[in-house]
Amino acid sequence: MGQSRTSGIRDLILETAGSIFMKFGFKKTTMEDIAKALHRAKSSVYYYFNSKEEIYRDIIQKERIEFNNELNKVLEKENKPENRLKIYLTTRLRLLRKMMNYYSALMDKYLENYPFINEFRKKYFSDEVEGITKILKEGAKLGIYSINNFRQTATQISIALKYLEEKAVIVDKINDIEKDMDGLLNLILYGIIKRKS
Amino acid sequence: MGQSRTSGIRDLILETAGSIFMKFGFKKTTMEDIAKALHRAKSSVYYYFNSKEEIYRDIIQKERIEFNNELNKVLEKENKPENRLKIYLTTRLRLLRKMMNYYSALMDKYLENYPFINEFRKKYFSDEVEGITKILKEGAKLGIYSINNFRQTATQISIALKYLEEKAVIVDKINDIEKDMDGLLNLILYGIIKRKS
DNA sequence: GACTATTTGAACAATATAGTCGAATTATGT
DNA sequence: ACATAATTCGACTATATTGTTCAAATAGTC
Repeated sequence: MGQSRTSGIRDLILETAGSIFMKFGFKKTTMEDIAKALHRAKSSVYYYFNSKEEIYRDIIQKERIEFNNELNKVLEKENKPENRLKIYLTTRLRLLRKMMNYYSALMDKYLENYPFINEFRKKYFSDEVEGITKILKEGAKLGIYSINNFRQTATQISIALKYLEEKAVIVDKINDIEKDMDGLLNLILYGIIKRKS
Repeated sequence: MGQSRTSGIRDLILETAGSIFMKFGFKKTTMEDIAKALHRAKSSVYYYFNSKEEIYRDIIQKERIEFNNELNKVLEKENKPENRLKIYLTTRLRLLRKMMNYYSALMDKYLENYPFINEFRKKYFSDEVEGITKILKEGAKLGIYSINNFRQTATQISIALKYLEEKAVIVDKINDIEKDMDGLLNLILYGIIKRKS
């Protein structure tokens, strides 16, 4: 098989399937849908991928990498340590909204039975905790934050964030959610930041 | 059965199902989806409706009525006869975009096999031809248009419109389509309107 | 023309789905 | 409290859909 050499079509499939998954989600998207969008027979898609799940996996993984890259790129630009957490959180929200496939894989109630999704969730979650931990440690080193257990605090922030985003999906009012985000951020910061006394 | 008396729930079902149909279309929406959104068992929905098709039918019919009402309301306000055709067409486009269920029932390629959809298409089409015919006749009576066969001209306009809207769905750029709409409108009008000579 | 890469339609097993039905539950009137 | 009607539910079935496989057809390369 030539899956590895003619990867141009592979990418085309990923791209096309990606937009369909984005619209209908994993379950409601059929191989027929994907094939039709590519103007090919259903079985042709199987020449490049072994399963629907594999396609979805690849898309999400791709987006995960892109997601982390973009996030780091933005963070590198921001060098004021007291702003980094805020930048991290707001950028993350913005990126998640953009990468809807990834987003729905993390959130969608429909998907929570699929075991392969849970793997991604774990990876994502540990990525996030790691990222926040790093920022907190930097802040602490510079004397901005006073934190005992970095990883624990990062985990808590990550959990709070998850609820906030879930709410964002349901309510879908960006304005409200950004206000909430600010509130949460202040709460965290003023509970964390060293008092001047 | 109390379907007729407790019609409050019937309406609730229609409303809920409407938003799901809007998102996923007729085929991809399952009775389970609808029931879950209502926090009820699937069989409970069947207490109020005999089939998925019946629900869809009712929604579309409701929207058809609402659609015609709103269109007429707007038209009644506009009393300058030379603007009425333009108002009719642009309002129609705006309303169609708002009432997506109705819209997709008219357009969606997926649905074109379902016979009940074709009935609606016919009804809608004859409504439209009727509406345009009326406007053309009024205009002719006032000496603005010079038309031989009203119904035939109305039919042609209606067909042209359909193509334009189909393009609007695919391209999805409202600006472009409104420009095209203007162009078509000018074409029709300057082919129709009496020359001052 | 031999050989490989790609595409395809048909077939199939597994799953999902629309719709049914009787029983359970809740609401209503007396 | 009771009877009766309205509503909800879970289990079931027949059917349709869908993921996946495979052998054959087609296109492409040397």
